[in-house]
Amino acid sequence: MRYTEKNPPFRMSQFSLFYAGQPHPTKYDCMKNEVIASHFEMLADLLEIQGANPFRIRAYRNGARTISSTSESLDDMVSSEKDLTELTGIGKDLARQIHEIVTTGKHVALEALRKEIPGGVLDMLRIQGVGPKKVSVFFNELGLRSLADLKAACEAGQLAKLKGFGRKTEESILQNIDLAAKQSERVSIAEARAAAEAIVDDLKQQAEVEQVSVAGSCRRRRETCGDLDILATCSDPGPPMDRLAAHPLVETVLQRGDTKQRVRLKTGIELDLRVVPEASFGAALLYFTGSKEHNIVVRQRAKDLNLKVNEYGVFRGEEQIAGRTEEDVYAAVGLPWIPPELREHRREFEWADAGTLPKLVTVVDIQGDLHMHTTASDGAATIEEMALAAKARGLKYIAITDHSKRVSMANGLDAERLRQHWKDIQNVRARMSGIDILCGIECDILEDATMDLADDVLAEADWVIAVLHYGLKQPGKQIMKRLMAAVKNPHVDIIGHCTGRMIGRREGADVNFTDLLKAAADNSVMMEINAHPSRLDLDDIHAAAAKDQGIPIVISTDSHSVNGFEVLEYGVDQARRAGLTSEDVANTKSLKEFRELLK
DNA sequence: GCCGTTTTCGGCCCGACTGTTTTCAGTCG
Repeated sequence: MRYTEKNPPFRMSQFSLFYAGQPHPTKYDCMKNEVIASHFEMLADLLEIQGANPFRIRAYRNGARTISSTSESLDDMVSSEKDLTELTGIGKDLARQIHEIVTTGKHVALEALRKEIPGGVLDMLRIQGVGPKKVSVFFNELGLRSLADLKAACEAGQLAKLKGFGRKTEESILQNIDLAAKQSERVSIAEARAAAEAIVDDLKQQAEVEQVSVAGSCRRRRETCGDLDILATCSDPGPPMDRLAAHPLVETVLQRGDTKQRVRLKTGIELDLRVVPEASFGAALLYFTGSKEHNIVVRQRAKDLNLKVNEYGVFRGEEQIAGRTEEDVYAAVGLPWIPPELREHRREFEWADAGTLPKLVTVVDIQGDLHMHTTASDGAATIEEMALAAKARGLKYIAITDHSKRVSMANGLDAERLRQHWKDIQNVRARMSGIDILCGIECDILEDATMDLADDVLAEADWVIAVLHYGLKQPGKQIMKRLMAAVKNPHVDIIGHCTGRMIGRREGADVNFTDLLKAAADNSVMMEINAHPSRLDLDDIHAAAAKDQGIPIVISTDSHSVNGFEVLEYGVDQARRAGLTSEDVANTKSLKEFRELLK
């Protein structure tokens, strides 16, 4: 099983933690949901190599998905003796295993399998075109235990001698084996969208092409994408495939069939183009957008109605009864159209059945941006330049929130400079029309759980964002002590980029969201979705949990220049994935209404 | 391994592409 986007629900950073060595998290003082999920993913991989019952394997993967979609920490659920089997896909046995992992730090079932199958064997699954069956043959018949072993065996021509293997397989493995490490890398949604949308725009130039759309995880607006999917309708698939093959972003064509072409882009990411007849566009778009888990439920529902859904349409017997649009496919199985951002098999079907699908927030709903920097700290533009740029983008109000002094590298402000800065802001505000400017501060929560600026200074601010920048690797207890102190500080309005993670580069702090969100709700503190594509912090799961607590969410760009506002859409996408409506997002309100939400 | 107002047993989504094959298994999405 390759770790593509449809497969693992756990984070990229967990991925490396997972394969680099022990799956046991020594750095945490509680067991993270993602880590438990990664245990079950690994167990599923090992069982697959062993040739276990595929439905048993799927049960482990389903369990892993549920776990990583659960905001409440399983650690807490175990210690408060909650019934884990109430989680979808968690039955008696998985509940028992979770309990074991949390209470003992051991996972007997996983450890037993790991003894039988070395970690290097699992690495082979990451090679394109190599799955559990082939790996099983490599390990059991040739005794290969690592990628290096496999490479040597290919070079020695050992593989081609095996039954069912040939020269081409050997060549393909040799070609892809060095890419195996790179394959696991996912690109940010920003990078994914840029590439996919460029190619979509190009395909639209092809006269024969009728409709083109981005699909896949990119259309669902996941934080990162493992590959790209594009769907087109055309009576003849040839022209769009030729055009894609010749596109300057494309490096090589990996596969080409009658309806499907797979290419590798120069950036290393792979892209699938699928060409279908117009009567199938909706069905194919649904199928190609995923998620896999969402599609399985749709197909199951069709089956219950004696219908069949595939990428060509909805069929009753031989007769196609829907497929031209996504709306008619959903309608055929008794569902309203579900926005792509919600298609993760979390709560969307429950909402759809109850008629309570949220009307998701959009970029045009956003009226204010409440996190940005100027030349006073590490920004590239002045107060006035930022305000003009914000106004040009249609914003009605902004908050200037430069860094506090602890962030010395960014020229953070002490009390004296900050007070002068606020005077400068007030001067700009006085001479500008059409946009309001709040005097804010992005104040560090120091390692010892005190604030970087004194209360009397914070009290003068219109808007205080409290953030962690340093000491992110502190034990969870200390992290929580810091966050709780900030939440309880009477002058703090919001927690910014809560975990401090940098997607794909840096693990976030060990935050207990159950405790934090409860405290935020009790103390009328808002939570930020930082829109920068490398942060997107809160993530979708925790933003949804914040909404459940009634906590107002603010989507902020954290702009450091006049171009910084462009990332707003990524923050909105994250909010949409969390199921947030404009009601849930505080900066969709007018400044007057927004101020009423402040404590 | 999970699940269930038809079920506590018998189901568990569906098709394209490739390579190795004379009809299919493995992989992938």
